[in-house]
Amino acid sequence: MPDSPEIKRYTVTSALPYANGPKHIGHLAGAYIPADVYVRFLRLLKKNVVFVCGSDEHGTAIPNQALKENTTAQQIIDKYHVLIRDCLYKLGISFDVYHRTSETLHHQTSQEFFLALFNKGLLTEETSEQYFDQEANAFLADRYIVGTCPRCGNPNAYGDQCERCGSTLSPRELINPRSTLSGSPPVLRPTKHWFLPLQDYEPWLREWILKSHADDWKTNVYGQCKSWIDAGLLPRAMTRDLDWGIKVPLPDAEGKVLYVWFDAPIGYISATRALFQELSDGKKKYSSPQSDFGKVKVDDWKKYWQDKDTKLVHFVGKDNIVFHCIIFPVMLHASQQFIVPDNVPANEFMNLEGDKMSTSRGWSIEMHEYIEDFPDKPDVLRYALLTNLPETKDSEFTWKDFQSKNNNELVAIFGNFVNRALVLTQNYFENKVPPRGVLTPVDEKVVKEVKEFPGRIAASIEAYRFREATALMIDLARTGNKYLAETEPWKLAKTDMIRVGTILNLALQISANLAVLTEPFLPFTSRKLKSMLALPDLGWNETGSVDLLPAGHALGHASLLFEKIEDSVIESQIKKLNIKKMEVERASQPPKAVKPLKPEVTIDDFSKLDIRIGKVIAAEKMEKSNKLLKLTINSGLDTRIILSGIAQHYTAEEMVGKQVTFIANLAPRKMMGVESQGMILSAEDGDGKLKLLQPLGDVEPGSAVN
RNA sequence: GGCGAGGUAGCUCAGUUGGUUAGAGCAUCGGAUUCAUAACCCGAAGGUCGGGAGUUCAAAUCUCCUCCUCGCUACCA
Repeated sequence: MPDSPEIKRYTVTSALPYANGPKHIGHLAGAYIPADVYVRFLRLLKKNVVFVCGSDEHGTAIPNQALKENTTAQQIIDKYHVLIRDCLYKLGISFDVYHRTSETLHHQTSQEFFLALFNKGLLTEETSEQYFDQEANAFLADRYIVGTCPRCGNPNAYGDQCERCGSTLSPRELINPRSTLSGSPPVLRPTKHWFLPLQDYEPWLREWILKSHADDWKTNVYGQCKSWIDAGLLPRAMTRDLDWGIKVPLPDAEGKVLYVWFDAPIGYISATRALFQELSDGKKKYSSPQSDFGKVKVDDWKKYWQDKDTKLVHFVGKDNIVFHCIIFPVMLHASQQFIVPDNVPANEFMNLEGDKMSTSRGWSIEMHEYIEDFPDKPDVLRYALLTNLPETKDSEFTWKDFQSKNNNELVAIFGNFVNRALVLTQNYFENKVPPRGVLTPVDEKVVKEVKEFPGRIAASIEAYRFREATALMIDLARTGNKYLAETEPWKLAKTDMIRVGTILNLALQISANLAVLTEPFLPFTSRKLKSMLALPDLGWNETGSVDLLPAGHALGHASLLFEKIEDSVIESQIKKLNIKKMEVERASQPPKAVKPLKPEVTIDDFSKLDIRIGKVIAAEKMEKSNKLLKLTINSGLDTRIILSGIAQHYTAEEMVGKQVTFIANLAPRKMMGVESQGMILSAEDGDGKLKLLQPLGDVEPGSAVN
């Protein structure tokens, strides 16, 4: 829906990239490209807009990455801040400012924010027991505690997650926990933290999101929020025991820092502050203002965050919904000074060639990799992502699709149309815009269509439907091709040059409209096309007209807007992707842990065990268990039930009829309410994969194993 | 386990509040054309809208059940 006139300015944010590694094209599709299209569009409408972003540089994962790369946290953030920032700019993301959360200004802003809440009594204090490493003299973040996974027995599970079975853990669940800092077992020690009582804001959240944004927020975002609110909100700790981050600005908070999700979104505010500071003192360290802000004062950032007539929009991926829709808005609302977002048009995820994108698994196209391989094609990537944004559900990027979008749409429709118009003008009118004669019904029709395009594209962008907007943009070029096919000026050139002039004039006017209207989507191409047409910078409201180029106007030098991408290029990218994945897999393969030898036993010990071969007569999955199969075994002696934790490795169906080796005289044991009369033997490798132990040939059930 | 979002043509995706024959692009096939990067333009074919039941004059759309995918499930960035 179109914005009401009382909106005086816009604050647009893209999720702060976390500076612990490179960022891939999925991030780009999620939070950066849509935001950039939106902002460029607003600028063309001459709206007052700031577009802010920056590096998110705190949290436990940064020092963690430093350990991995054998360097310091500072070096990690310095490295990735520059890498990510440069990539985003090279892909045309037009931030007015790209700040970083390690900057003093941000530390100040965050501490002020925290204190403002604290001083109003809006934060609660709570003391709880946390693991503490006595040797290293530090509280341990979840990631720094390893121990045995209570679910799968992996001896190297992390405090937050077991990477073998994938279950989410809390440090207290680990068996035999030990600190990764010193290797010693940690002790529980009381620690005080400050909490944001989210539950106090539930009525407000219900009113604000569930009632007033029921119609204009995306269903995925709305649903996610509703789910959180309905589940019941709890106080959330806003501080951590950690030495990397922003110090908690209180006297009794030694060794404590602000929770990274408390300070990161404040980074948007700090970035805006930095922009206005730099605009007012003329130094440009983090800012690169994309529009003229006129004469400003240092405090003018406040208008963009505190004035009711400012519209705030956060572009994020779906993993960030809760922070941008619940926690940060509660912080903003609680402060009683700040406005809350008007919308959070979160995108879903983009998959790659049939699998989830993941930098750590090597299954990704990192921004810098793309830029290295296609340095002159930022717009092709923008287009390929835009036409397939995960707006309503997860979407899929394939190199083949990338190629076909380039070859069939950018080259064949857009580039080709412009080229046709320009080449014909060169051939017949010495590269000058010919005058228009009398318009025929075909001409009138195309003029009418051109007139409607800007409004249609604008409506799509305003509704955050960027994929649709992009399709409309290319449709304008299609309209141009159709017009040329219908009027066939190359045939008329032999008989009626006046008519040819009229047609080419209109074809050039369409090209000029394209030059302006493509700017939000394909900024580099737009610039190139403007120079080919010698077209001055125009605003969005000047488009839709067929008088952008006056008759007699001398055109610039024509060149091709896009070039075809050959099959070989695509094939080598796919190959590269697979090679990278294999390399990462190989590098991350921990040396296979072979279990240490157990203490020696005598033959008597061994002979106590009665090991037999049995045959599975029936098998079924245990309800409510993801690991147990209930097997009915013909043991030769009897028919018995044995429960076996192999459901993740064998299905019930395939077990039926199989020979199994089992311990026949093991004391029965009840699991999930069913008694198991024995134990099935299997071999387990270092990855936790199980393989059943079977005799090499068929033997009678009940045969003993010696 | 609970919750959220999805499952629509070979592929990638649209389908606003239930309403004619369910759409687009690509791929396929046919036609036309040569100004243009063998590009463009016209047309055809292609779907029991995950499966089942129900409400209704009418269901891709609403209700219930069921299967599959992704995400969230809170000191996790």
